Amino acid sequence: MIEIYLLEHLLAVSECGTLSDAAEKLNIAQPSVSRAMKKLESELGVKLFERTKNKITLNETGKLAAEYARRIIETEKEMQRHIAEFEKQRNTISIGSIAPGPLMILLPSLAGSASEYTIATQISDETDLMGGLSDSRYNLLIMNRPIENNDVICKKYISEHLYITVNHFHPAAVQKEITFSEMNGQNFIMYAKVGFWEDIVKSEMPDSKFYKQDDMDAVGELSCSSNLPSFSTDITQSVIQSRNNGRINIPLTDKKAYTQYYLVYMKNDKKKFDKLL
Amino acid sequence: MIEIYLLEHLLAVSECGTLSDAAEKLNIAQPSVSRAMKKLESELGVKLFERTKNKITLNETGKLAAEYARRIIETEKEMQRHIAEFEKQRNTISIGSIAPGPLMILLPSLAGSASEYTIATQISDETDLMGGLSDSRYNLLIMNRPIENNDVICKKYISEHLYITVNHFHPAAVQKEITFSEMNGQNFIMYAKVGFWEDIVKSEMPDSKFYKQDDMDAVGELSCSSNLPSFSTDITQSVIQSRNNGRINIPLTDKKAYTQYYLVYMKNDKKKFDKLL
DNA sequence: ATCACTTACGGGTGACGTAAAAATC
DNA sequence: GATTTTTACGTCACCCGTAAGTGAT
Repeated sequence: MIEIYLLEHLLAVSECGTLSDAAEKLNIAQPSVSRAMKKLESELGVKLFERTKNKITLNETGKLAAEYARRIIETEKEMQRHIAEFEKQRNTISIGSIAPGPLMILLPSLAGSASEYTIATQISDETDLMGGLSDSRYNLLIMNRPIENNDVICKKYISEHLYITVNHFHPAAVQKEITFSEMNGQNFIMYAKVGFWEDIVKSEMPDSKFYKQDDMDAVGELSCSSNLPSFSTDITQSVIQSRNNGRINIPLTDKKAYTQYYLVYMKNDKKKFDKLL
Repeated sequence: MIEIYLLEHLLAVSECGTLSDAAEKLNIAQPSVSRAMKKLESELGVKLFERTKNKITLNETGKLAAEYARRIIETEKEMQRHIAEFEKQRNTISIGSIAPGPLMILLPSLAGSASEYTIATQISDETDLMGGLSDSRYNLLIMNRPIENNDVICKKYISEHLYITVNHFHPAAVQKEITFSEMNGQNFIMYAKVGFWEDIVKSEMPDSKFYKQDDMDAVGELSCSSNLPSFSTDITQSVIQSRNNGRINIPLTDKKAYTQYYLVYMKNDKKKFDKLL
């Protein structure tokens, strides 16, 4: 069988035109190239070159062989690229979540059990998440409803409860609990990437405006200085205990302010996630 | 760069399931296969197998690598096949002729000048010959008319003159020359592969029947024993001087009994055939 | 004289085989 | 005990580099 290095040398000769230039390109001595070409001709049993005393040029057979060499080497490079990519994919868990809250709980727990994995997260809507699970853009989903599907495993996960957050000067600050309709019409500071919660609050408080902030910290600062209400949840309160400076969290009693989360992953990945979760 | 032998070993392991069987298939010792797989994993930088103490199985990455190995090895085999075929083609001259006569002159002459070539011959009609020259089924044609075409070279070659051959008992045996019309209606023994001559005699003697023989010798024998006339030409008479036993050759004086041949080949092949012809 | 290829020689890497150990069935 | 994989060690092939040779520009 013809070894790759012979094909590599042939390809270099084909591209460079002379043995000397090919040797330089290959970072080897020129006699090695000369010998390799002889060996290749001998193994193939055909002449690949027209030789004069100090010139060597590919003949038609040689050009054909060089073309095959190019294809084979190209395929091998592609193999290496593909395997590297595949391996990277294997070592990455891509989590798609319907909301940011549960990620705040899940990620710290994975940090211990899945230390050999790279973890990527994305907040998105249900349609994208389900599609992404099928085409492997996501390996693990966090949904806000159970999924019935023969190819996937769906496990009940944590729940989340929505609060509004106000400062002491806000009229609602004295209330122990509150409803969407009581707050409807007031304008809110809101973190931009809250997932499905955005749909909830917009539909439950259609007369309100929501000023979205890409930066989570900016929400806290603005809500202090502006007197505008904002949102929090039981999860965010437990994770971010810092800076309660004067802000009061009031639970929303509406049913839509409560959500149960579910973890969803392909049955193929059962073994992997059973170990990690 | 990954050498081919590593891919071959991987493919064997993939097909055989165990290192031992793969080693047997490869006709090498089993530790070599074990080492090769380790080396392959090391060069690719990934694990290709799940290993227990006395079992080794391909993982998903390994299967991907094995599939690439199969492709690469397949391409290399195809390269060897293709090159061998190409080389054979380069060393073969395929001659297509409109009639057998000129081949009897050309082949002996080529035997001396083209000893490094394999020579294949075929009798066919003009349409097939011209098509075959274009698609390289033929390298050299013998035609009975000159060809005008920018891509080809056409050279006047030898001529041929058609005779009828009878025995002493045939009424025409006393004639010094004869015409198609005089013979029309008589039935002939005829060699099967006479090329365009068949069209000539059938159209010039529409009332005759022609008993075709695949074997050239059979024509001679039958024409002796059956009193039926047959054909010869100045060329066949000069080549086959044997067994004149009682047979008389009478020249046909019709213009259609004379033919001038032409050699035709592609301009690409000019250098080759100028040397040989 | 320079350039390009070939030939000759010595060295070191590494692929292979044999032998033996470790572990599972 | 048989089978399978791994480890250890010695051998030999072969790929490479250096140096010298040949012929052409």
